[in-house]
Amino acid sequence: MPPMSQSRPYHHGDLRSALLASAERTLREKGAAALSLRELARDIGVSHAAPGRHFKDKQALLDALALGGYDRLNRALVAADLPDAPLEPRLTGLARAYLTFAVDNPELLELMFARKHAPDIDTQLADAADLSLGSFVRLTAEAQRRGEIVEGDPEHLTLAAAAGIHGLASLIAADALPADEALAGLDDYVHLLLHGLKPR
Amino acid sequence: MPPMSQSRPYHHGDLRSALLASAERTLREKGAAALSLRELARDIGVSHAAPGRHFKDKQALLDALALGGYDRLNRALVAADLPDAPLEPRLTGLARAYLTFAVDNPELLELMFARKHAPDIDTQLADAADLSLGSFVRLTAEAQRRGEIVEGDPEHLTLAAAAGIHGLASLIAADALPADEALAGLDDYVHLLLHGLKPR
DNA sequence: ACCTGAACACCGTTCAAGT
DNA sequence: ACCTGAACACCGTTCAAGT
Repeated sequence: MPPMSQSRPYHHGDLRSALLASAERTLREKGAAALSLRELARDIGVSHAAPGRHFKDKQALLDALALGGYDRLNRALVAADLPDAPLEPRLTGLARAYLTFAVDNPELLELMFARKHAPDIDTQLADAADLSLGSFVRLTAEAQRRGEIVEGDPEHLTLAAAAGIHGLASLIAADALPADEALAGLDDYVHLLLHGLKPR
Repeated sequence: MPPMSQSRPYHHGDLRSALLASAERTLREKGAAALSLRELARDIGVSHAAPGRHFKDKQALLDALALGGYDRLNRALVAADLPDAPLEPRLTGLARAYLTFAVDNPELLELMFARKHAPDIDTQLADAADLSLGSFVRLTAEAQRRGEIVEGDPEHLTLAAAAGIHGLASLIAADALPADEALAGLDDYVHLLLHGLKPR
């Protein structure tokens, strides 16, 4: 621990983490548009130029937030995956974890999927997104191996399983779909995904 | 036609439309973040305070753009709907129209689904979104009446049919999914939606 | 290595005044 | 009714200088 002086210490100690934490709080409470580097600096008690030491510009901070979001989403999906469960509850579990993340972090999810990033960070974000998709890839691959889902290009099937869930998450994050309603109808939704809209 | 003076005429004539047109061009070319009222005014050749006459603030201009987007999306969906076609090609047609809109207007679609609008405009946007959903509502209602899709809450079924398509559109708009790939696989996707991931 | 303070070039918004 | 010009309070970013 660095010694704390009565007034503002010259070194913050861990300004980078403090900026990210404060930025995410602002994101959650007031939205991405209200995020100002100068205000963050004021809140933390540091000069307005200090953030520039840790993030080359505002976008770099947003990129870091987005990467952190993927990190947590990945962990949530991996934790929610039950590899030994039957297909339908297993897919429902993954879907529920994704929707729960959307409910808890709507603005962050929007940021994670906003394509305004620099080319180099874009590949990092794409890798992180692929990691999140990984849980769904594994599920479809194993289900296909067991003959529990139809034959065909595994990528197509993964997308078919995940696109709807992403759509629901995106609608929740956009406030276009009440979260409780989406979560309540999730079992039925996954059932339809597996069994189809046409009567059997 | 108002008389054109050699230099800037005092009245623009139709500044509101000019602002919207220029804003949408900027949105398309440089993204929403790069949109500045002062720059729009400069481009059009009007004082920086002039936009304030037509849009109470920047958000009001973005709201107008979003509403215009829904207008065009609605028309595209209605035009693409073939009420007498069999279920699967009919749904494919609607889906193709939606994805095409996403390909052609990625930033606008993002704006249409961004929930940063004032409460009163939010209901307008929600109404516009419901209108877009209307094509899917009619499709599922009629299909259900004919016994071509399973029984159940029509709202749930509409959502089940539309969520995946919205998810694909959102992934396209976010550059997370190559547009040509999504459009090429669309027939298969709709087939899976109707027939399910499980083998029959 | 990390931060400050001043400086620069931008913003959005408001408002008296002009036409 | 519609627009201007000045003014105000903010931004993000840079950079010499401080510790």
